[in-house]
Amino acid sequence: MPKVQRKDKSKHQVRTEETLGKILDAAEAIFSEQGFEKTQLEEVASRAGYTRGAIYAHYSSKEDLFLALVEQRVFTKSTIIRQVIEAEPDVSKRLGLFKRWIAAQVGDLSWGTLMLEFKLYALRRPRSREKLLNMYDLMFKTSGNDFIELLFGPNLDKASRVALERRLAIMGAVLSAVILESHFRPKLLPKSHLHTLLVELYEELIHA
Amino acid sequence: MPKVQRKDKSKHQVRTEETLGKILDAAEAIFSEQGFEKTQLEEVASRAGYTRGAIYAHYSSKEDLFLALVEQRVFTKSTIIRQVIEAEPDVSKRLGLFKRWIAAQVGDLSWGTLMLEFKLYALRRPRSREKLLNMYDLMFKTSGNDFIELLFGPNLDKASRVALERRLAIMGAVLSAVILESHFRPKLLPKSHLHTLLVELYEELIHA
Amino acid sequence: MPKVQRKDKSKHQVRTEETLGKILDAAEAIFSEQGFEKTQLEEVASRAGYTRGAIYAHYSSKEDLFLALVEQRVFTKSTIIRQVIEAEPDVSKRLGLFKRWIAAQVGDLSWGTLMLEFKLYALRRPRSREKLLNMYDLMFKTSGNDFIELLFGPNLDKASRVALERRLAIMGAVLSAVILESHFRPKLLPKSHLHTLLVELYEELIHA
Amino acid sequence: MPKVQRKDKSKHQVRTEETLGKILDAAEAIFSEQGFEKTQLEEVASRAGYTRGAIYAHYSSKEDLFLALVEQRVFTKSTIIRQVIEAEPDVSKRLGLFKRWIAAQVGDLSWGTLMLEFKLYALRRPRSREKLLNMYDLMFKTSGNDFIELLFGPNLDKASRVALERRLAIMGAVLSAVILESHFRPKLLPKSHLHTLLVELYEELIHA
DNA sequence: GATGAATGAGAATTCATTCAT
DNA sequence: CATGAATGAATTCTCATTCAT
Repeated sequence: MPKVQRKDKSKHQVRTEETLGKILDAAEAIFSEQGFEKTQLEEVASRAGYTRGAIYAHYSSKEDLFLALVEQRVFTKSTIIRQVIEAEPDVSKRLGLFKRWIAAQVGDLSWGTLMLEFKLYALRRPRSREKLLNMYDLMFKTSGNDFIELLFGPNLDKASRVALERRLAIMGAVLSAVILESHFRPKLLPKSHLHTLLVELYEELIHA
Repeated sequence: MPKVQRKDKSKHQVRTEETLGKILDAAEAIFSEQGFEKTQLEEVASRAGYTRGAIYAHYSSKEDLFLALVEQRVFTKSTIIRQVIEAEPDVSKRLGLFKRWIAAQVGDLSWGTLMLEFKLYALRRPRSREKLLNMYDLMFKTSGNDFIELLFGPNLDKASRVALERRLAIMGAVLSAVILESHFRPKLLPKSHLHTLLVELYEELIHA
Repeated sequence: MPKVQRKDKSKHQVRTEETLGKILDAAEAIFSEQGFEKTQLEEVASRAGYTRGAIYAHYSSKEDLFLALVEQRVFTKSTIIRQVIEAEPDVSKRLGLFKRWIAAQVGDLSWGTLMLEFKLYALRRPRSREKLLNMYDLMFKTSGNDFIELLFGPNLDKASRVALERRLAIMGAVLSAVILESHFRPKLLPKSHLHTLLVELYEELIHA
Repeated sequence: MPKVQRKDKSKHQVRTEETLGKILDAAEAIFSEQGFEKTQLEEVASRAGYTRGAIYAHYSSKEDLFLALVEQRVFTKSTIIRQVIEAEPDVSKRLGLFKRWIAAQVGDLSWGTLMLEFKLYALRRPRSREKLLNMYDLMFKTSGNDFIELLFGPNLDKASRVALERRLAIMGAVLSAVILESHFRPKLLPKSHLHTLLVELYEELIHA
């Protein structure tokens, strides 16, 4: 989770943030391209313009970097869409916004493979599973500010809530899967089609 | 120089087939549990009841084993469902059979993660991509006997064919994704629900 | 040392001898091409037209094969030159014969590298050194039939004998070295020159 | 990003040079004792006082280390004798200096076997042959400063030059061979005799 | 005698990680 | 903060050798 940043950052802080930014960008590229196991910190570091040691100055291990990356990206993504949604005062239009945003994610291969990688990672290391689930929750409820409520209003009964949560979860999974599938069958599944298809699935899953 | 050794050869063959079977079973378990990179052939071998060398006597590398495994499993799965479908003379009932079979795959975690692993593998090693696509084709058209035709009859126009192929591809991807998702969010996504959900998605995607 | 062979060989014996011959030929080629360590018995066997097991049916180990090969080849070479020399009744012409034979060895790369390989082998495995020296001796004195005596007559005093032995040893070493050198500097050291050069060195070393 | 770190860098450099020196010394000992194939980097490393990883931090492979070693040693040897020769202003005395230096090499078993090993290595891996030849040239002509010229003066016709080069090449080969031979037949070929013998061969080959 | 399967002891190489600077 | 050297554990792959047939 990003640290609390005072407004008047010292020069040191600025540099550190720059460094962290570069490292995370490099890490995203390499992790999603190569997967967790195959990723070499050496490559991440050099892509960021540093040496391995620089990574260790900020993260305690490869795993730590990976989890920090996922956390940061999940946080960023969810913050963005939340802001977009909150900016729309007409609650009835919010779902439409959300739908378009979901479909737009098709273009983000890094995101799709990073999520997939993370889920596999969690699946294979049961100890991290809890941490993962917490991050997932982060995506929907942050700081007590509920995401589903934001979209569907406050008057949902428990059962409907759970059902929606379930369907949103599926939607996320489907998103990753579809992105992945389109990337090695680009001719059969061009992005234009995917967009339509995701909207269709979304309507089936969430609106219905 | 090979002598005439019919009886020995046959015994050898039997032994080899047994060995291959055990190795592939072990490989499936470990590869889908741990992923390609993390899998140690040592573990595969010992689970199969052999030593590493035995694997190398039959497969030239870890990659070779992995690809052979995927190939064999894809072939087996597709053969089974094909036979089930062909056994149903009433073509109008075939889609229903297929739907139920798809939904039943939810129970096969190995299959889901193995496919996912393979797709990621292919994505990351472009050289294998072609091989993958060939295997995919195997699943739908085998020995000139077209799978889509089997399900939808021979009178499809080109456009419908492509659309169906596309949707079947998506269905496969969604299947893997959903299986994966359910496995680290077991409470939110119990198998009973998945089954319903997959049927629903199937109807939306294929029947519509 | 080749076994005593009866004149009426059984079919079995004939086949075994054929096999041994093929294996040794293959072994010579591979050992001198690749060196002892790099040589794979698999390659030797397949070149001979068999599988590894066939080698083990006749030799107890890689080392055993290697030593048997050297032994056999040394024995053969020395037998040949001995016969050539013995066939010349005029003792004063024998040295000339020998000289020409030595120089002619330039063409036999296998021989040169095999000898080199063997010497290095012996150097590195002190336990075999004695065996090596015995084989060397074989080359010059076999079954009480002295090689130096053959060349220089029976009336040599001890000191001259030793001096000659020394010089013959050097000659052998120089031969291997020159063959080797010519093989990666073929332009600087074409075989035609080597022949002249070896004759020159021979005269300096032996005749002087 | 590299900071200005003059002092550190210098310390790093010093440390690196020390390490390289130790590794090369160890490598020389082991490679010439065991040969390229049998040499284990583990042994080299531990003899140098490090672990295998330290070698890989400086050389990319066993082959790389081996070639670097040969290169460095050839360079060193040739530099030394060159300096000795250049220090003698009387050109007519230079050949004598050279002769004594050559003969003195008898004592350097490492050198002899290392060279032999390298030649065999080059013979067996044609790709290295060119590199070898370049190193050889290094030994005789360095930075435009010709070794043969140094010894025989500048007024040689082309033919004589080539002839001398040829004979120097042979001399080098003979040196290695004789050193090797003396080492497993120490009684027949004690070093004292070798010295005399090499001088004799030298005079025959070079002075003649 | 010869094959093919399987063993098992390595060996090189890789790379996350630590540490002095 | 960042570097570069060195560690050391892990891991794939090789291959001589054994053994049942």
